[in-house]
Amino acid sequence: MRKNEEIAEILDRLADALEFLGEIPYKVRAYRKAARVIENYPEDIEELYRRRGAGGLMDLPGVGERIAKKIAEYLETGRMRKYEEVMAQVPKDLIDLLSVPGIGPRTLKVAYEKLGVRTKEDFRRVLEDGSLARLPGFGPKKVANIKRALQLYERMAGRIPLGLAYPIVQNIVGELGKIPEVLEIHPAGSFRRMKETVGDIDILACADPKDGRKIIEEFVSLPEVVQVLAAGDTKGSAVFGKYQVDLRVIPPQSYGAALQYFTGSKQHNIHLRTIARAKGLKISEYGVFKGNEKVAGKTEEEVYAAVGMLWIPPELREDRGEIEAAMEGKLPDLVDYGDIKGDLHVHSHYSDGTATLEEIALAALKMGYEYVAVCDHSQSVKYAGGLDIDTLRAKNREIDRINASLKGIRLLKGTEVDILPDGSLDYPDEVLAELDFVIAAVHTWRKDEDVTERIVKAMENPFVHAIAHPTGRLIGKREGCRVDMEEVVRKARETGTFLEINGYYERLDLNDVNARLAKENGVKITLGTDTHQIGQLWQMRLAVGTARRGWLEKGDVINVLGLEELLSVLRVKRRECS
DNA sequence: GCCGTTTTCGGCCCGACTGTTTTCAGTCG
Repeated sequence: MRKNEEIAEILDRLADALEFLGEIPYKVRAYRKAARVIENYPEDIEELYRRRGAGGLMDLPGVGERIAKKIAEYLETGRMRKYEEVMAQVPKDLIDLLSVPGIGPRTLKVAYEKLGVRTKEDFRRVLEDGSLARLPGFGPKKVANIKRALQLYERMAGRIPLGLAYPIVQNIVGELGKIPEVLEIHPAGSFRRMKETVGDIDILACADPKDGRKIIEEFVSLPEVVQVLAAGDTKGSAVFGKYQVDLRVIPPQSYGAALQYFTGSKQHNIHLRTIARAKGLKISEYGVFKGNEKVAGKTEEEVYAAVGMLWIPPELREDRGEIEAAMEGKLPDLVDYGDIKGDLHVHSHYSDGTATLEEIALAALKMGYEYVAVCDHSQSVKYAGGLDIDTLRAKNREIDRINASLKGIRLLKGTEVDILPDGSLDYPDEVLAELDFVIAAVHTWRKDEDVTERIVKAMENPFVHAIAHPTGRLIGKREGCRVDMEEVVRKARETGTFLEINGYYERLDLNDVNARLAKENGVKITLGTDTHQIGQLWQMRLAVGTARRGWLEKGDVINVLGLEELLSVLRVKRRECS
């Protein structure tokens, strides 16, 4: 396994522990920064170290002499004394709670010292029995807020954000696909449906049953496996990092039926089986049967055809009308990843991203894109390095230089301009007019504030092409702000403004439901990854998955346009408003 | 702990919100 994730995790846990112990925040931040850099470093950090030693590590931004030494120690010995030393001083179970938004190091420290809290259980107890609320600095409202945050967090526990499952699944499918005995291999379950969070990861391999044991053996021997839970002839179960993955080996004659069955959703399958029953058929994971006769099962297409309908793309299988549409031959012709010609939301090092403009352009070229909109934050977003007007213009000049020198890829001058509390924008119109692509976003809102009016006002500006991540939700961390999505969609249509599906794995905002609402009201969608490091551009897959779950077709998505067509579409609103 | 046309010390993103206080600590983005 690549050591990068492993080391990043250690540095993160070290940062958590130091934060709990009251270390100066800058030191904590230094560890976290190093963790991010290492996690996102495209090459194997061990390889870098073997080749160039600790000096090579120190070339990474944010990794200095001390951290390089600790990493070297870990790579050489498998241990890091500093880490062990620090972890011995903290209640490990308790500091996991630092990842719950609203619970910080001081809260845990006080509970630890004044109330003897040592575990998550203890912490829950002092929340419930009122003892935390009685401490100085705490009160009923604060405790109620912590409780709510903890509930949201726990509801997520066990479910994996799709974007975290994605690389794990890709890797397993890629590795096992190389085994000659594996005829086909597919992820199933909510992962295949591209649901925003995934329960457990299910993978199906198609093979002759006699090869089952060998395939399962290979599966549980993959280097990323930290624990083997089961390994039989047809099913294996193992823990990859923090997540459980099940592999089933299915014979070719029932592979389609099994894939259909294990993909779900449950509601979809129930509905499908009800229809089959009415036709005197029975669907199981082994096939479609008429009496004792098997009439289908090799492929999913066969299974759906046997009950009189077209094959239904997995992303639609939520029993939201797809079965009726399939029977009437009216399934949408969904947008495909291969249709996408560019990314319309990427950050560079000018604001809070890490990549240079040139790195972004080259990475996009490699992905086969025609364009990328570099949308850095605007001036008042201080915490994310928002650009003042002079810097924005300097960046625009650099974009011109790069565009002049690179063929086949065009960087678009963009901004993710903040929608201020009064709904006005963070740059004046004459500055926005200098840009190719303007996406506007609300980043901060007062508690319980309804931001609909702010977004509506922003859409009335002729220079705003799109609204970024309209609800602001963060999967498993934060509910979105209050926003009347129907009103936003109505206004988007009226003003010719696009809405974004943000593919950043914690956002996926618009979500599937809102994306479909937009489509049904004739609002066009932009896809953006909100990439902050080059290694995040792949999240376009998540954006497309969400679009497909929202029934979006090619014609609904701006990113399928070629460069010239895109530029002309981006001029429409400005022209109509002038 | 990192880093350097403020360069080997002394900054490091910092303003706003919330809930608790009565001038501030904790947390967030």
